[in-house]
Amino acid sequence: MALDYHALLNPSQAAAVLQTEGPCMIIAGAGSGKTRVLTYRIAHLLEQGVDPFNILALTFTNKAAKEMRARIEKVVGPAAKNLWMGTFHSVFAKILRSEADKIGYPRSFTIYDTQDSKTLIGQIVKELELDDKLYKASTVLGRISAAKNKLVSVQQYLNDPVIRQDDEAAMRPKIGVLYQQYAARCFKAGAMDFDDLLFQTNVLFRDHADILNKYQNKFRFVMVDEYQDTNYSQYLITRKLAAKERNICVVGDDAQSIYAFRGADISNILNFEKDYPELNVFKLEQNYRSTKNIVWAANSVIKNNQAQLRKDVFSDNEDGNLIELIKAASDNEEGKLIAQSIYEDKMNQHLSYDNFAILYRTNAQSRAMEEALRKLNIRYKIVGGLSFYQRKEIKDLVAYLRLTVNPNDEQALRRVINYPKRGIGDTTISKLINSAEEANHTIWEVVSNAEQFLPARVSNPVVGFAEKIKSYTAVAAKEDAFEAAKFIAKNSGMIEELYADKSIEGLSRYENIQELLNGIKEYVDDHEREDKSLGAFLQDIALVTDSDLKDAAQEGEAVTMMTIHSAKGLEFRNVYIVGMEENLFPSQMMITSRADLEEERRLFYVAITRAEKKLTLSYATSRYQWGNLRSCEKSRFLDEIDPQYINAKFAPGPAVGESPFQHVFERRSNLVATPPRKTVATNYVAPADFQPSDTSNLQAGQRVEHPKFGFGKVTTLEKQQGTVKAIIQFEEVGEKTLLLSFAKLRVL
DNA sequence: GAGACTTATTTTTTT
DNA sequence: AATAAGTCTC
Repeated sequence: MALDYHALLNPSQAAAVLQTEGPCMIIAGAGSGKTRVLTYRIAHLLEQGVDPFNILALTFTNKAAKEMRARIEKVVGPAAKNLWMGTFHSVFAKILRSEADKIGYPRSFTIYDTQDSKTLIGQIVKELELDDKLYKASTVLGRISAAKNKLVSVQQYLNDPVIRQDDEAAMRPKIGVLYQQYAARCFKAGAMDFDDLLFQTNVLFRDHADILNKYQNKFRFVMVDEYQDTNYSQYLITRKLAAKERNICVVGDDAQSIYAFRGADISNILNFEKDYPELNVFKLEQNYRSTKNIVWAANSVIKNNQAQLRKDVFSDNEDGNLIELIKAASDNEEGKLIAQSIYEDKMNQHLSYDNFAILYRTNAQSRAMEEALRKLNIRYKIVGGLSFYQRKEIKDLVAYLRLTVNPNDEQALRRVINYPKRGIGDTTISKLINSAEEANHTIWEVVSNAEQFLPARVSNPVVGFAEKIKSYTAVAAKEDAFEAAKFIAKNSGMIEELYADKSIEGLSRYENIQELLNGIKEYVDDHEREDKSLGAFLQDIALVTDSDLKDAAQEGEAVTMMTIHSAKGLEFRNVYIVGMEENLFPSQMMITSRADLEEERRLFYVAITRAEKKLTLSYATSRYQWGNLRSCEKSRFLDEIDPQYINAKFAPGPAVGESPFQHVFERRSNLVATPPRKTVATNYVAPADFQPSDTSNLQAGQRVEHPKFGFGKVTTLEKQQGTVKAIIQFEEVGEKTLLLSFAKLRVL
């Protein structure tokens, strides 16, 4: 059955889908059906008889890849399973997993996360006795990362006069040496950082023509989504892969380029035509997602940018609501107003909480929003922030697993060599490292032969530790990831240690370990998975982000909260962009150069265009920063929106008796990876026939019932400007402050 | 070597 | 405000 693409797609979409041969660039405005085009383009290739194994589709997030695969599967069936699809990092990590030995790495190489990298750099800075104020790990890693993304090797870095001058001007002449040491240590540990996954892929393809040739023949059709966010390293990989067949199709929108800080180079999209003069260009300009007002407002913002491709995004949808603008006196009040607005819209328009998203510039802004939503009993989920895999206890167990697969993994070794406590102190560890340096051994070689380097009294626990790891490696060689991990968790003493801790945090850590084990179980139970080894699992989770994770843990309707960066590619009916203030959005660090400010403006453009029907912007005139109150000005971006699309509705100033200092801080529960479910821990279950009473005459002292909090007694009522706050002492959850106009209470 | 206590640092975004 | 890192006792 052939698909009728002209019926399914508009003319420019269909043209892009049908152009399968040769280089092709699709400039896709926000909401213009880009995913749809990519999906049908791949479907069309398959329909033409192209083998799915010969198609490589690179996406920006794992989630995007997963979604696209699901959509293609709906159209073409199970053949979609065999497509090569994923992020640059995950696809090339997979390739390196089978080719790493060609460039001197073990196939079971470890992937260092950012924290590992920073810790290692910190250690090197210390060892070289450099000033750790000047050589901050994040700064140094930033320089190294930028170099790798431009494929500047250690040698080139050390020899390049311009780089030398830059570093000297910044008073940091030793960065080149740090890069050298860092790269050497990673190599010795059999570890690659995120940038290495791409850098080393380039090395592999550069030095091994036969392997490049193999993958050129394999990937006869290459597709790259979000091409505006690729860096030089990624660009070169795709160019090399496509050099033979020249069947490369890139999709992007220069107006949505928001990852320059990570090395993304917008000239990749602007110069694409130079590499492929025979290029076919398609423009998708009709926005199907948003109302006219939202599209117009977005256009009025982005036109303030100088550097961009000409493009006219338009919408045939209804005009829709004007954009709401909310001014608040403080970050807490901002949260309160947003929460109230969400509640009202949900009720008035009969929407589910899934229809709402709150977007912010920085993760730290989520806190005030969380508190406000919780007070109105609005369920929410937070995407990003502290990910599951960044929790201490998870990193500890993962470190054991990493060490099992790759005993040279220095960062993992340091993490668990003395956890649980086995009497190996800092002095001993330093001695081990020094011995390794002196004898040019890996740390593992020294650790596993500790008796040769240390007196027996201190070497005994080290030898014992090495024996444990060896036994784990033996187990992992025969068992699947789950059996191995279970054994290691028990045998290492971690389970016991955490189980003994009966505090709330301790309980939560224990549960998190169980959750990780469950995750591994699910991983090995996947019937389509070929490689169920511990090594494969570790590779997978090293590249999983929190936003990828949350999907699986779908748990009922909830408002979504995330940074604008994580919101890329998503859409919601009603969107709130909060914290529209100078020095926050645009960020303070982005206002000094035109290029940075333009990136910030593109970020705002991305945020606006996430909204389908209703967009609300808000700012606060004061805000807590690092624990103290600061006053804020509204963002310059607000003035860039053509005022005819805005409806400014200002909230009354701070109510009497409510200073911005008054904020109830509720300690966040660490019980679960996803906070909303268990934030209110109660055994109480509301009766099915729960009916809220009229509470307009509520008096202090009355007993009430609440659908979530259970039974309680009203202690105080505070009336202010038409709203009434009730402070209620609940039997199970303690004191809560509720707004009577929103709280569902039954008077007993 | 281990635990308690003090201090410095952080918040820009992510694979 | 919250965490990591450093310092000080036992």
